[in-house]
Amino acid sequence: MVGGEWPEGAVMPTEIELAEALGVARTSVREALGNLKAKGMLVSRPKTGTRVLPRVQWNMLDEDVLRWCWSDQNRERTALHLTQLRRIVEPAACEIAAASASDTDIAVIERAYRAMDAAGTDPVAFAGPDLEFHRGILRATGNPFLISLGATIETALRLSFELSTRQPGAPRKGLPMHRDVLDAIWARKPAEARLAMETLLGVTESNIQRGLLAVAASSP
Amino acid sequence: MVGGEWPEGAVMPTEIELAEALGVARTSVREALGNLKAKGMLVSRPKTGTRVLPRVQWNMLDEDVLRWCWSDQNRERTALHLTQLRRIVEPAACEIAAASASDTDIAVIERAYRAMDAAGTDPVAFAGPDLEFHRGILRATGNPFLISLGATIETALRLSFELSTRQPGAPRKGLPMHRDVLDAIWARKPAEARLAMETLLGVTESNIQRGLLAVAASSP
DNA sequence: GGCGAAGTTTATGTCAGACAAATAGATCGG
DNA sequence: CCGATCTATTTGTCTGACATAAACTTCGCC
Repeated sequence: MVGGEWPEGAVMPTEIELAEALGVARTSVREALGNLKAKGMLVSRPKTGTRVLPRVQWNMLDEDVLRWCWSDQNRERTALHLTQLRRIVEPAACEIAAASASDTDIAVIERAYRAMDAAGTDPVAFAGPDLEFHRGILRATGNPFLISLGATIETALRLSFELSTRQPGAPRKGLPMHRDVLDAIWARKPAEARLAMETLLGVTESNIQRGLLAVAASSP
Repeated sequence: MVGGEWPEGAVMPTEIELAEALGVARTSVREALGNLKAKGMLVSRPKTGTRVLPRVQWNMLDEDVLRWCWSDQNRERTALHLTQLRRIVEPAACEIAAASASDTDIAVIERAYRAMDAAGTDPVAFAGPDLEFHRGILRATGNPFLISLGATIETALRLSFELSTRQPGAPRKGLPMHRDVLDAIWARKPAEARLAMETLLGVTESNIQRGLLAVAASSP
């Protein structure tokens, strides 16, 4: 799929031109363009053609858009904004989860924690359960909107894993803090749960910053 | 477009059947289905057909999905979850905006406030500037993810207006609190800005609850 | 009889070509 | 000089066919 060829505001080639340029039928081009329109990246009107909308109108919460912008834009700022979002949403979600999670919700989170523990220092094996841990907390809130934000946060986590593989063992150091979060939710202590998540995210943020520095150092 | 005919998990009719049932070409049906797939509502595989995914996988942050679920599901719970989301995001956004908004960002917010003031007690004239006010704050954070959440919050506001028209004058009572928010951002006082928004949203929430009660009373 | 491999059916996915609708820009008339 | 019309172009929709993939069936084999 197209991933950042034309600057914002530019008009794209006609569907027919795109079709023959890509060697596919116009139907398929239209399907792809329709997808991008649904994500707020394009708008098209008859005769005028299809234009790229300004970035502020793009739906950054969409997984695909986020991934594309990650490779495109300067990562540093994007990573900053993502952690900012996480530090807004996840502590609050923790607080709600501690107040109203069902036992099965908590069991899911606990299972994810145990899987993280079992993964040891292998960053790859660590990633999956970590994702499940954070997603489980959002699910435990019972709030569909927070749950939907899970897709964005999952992508954020996935991207930050990409950075933290450069610092083997770094994930493992976050394990006790995950434990604190779990315990606070288990004990139904909202305020503590919020605090534990805030602490965890603080460490995560500095990990990411170190990862970004490492990347910047290796490819200036 | 289709808006809640089949229960989650059900398999939908084939594209050809849908096409002739709706009196349109299969191309158009495919386009519509593709849209719903992009919103996480459907999944389709060859031979198996197209199935409705469980609601938890739907992208509730999408404007359309939210609107459909609003008319469909019991509103009370949806409204509760929406205000929960707003009380998480907007005070934090205010805090960030107060810390880092540009003068032009603030000017936009101020203009929106003035328009609200000028609208007097007319709920319809009040709605547009109110939307712009809250959206302006999100934009002022400079965080693309918070800005994207603006679409969700805008829909939430729009839906709550629908309720508050039953209590003429109620919007106007929120005006001084908007003023407090604006002043705090203007004065670059993040903590105060957060607090002012929390207060505002508290009032908004009780307005919505009263609106819901009114609806429940008029159509039990 | 049970079981695995091949064939059949049937749905989505893709293609190609044509027409309809809408509209920006050019042309013509007042 | 300005406004209405005309035209060209681009998206939007329709039609019909073929490719692909996967569930179901059937057949042959053990």
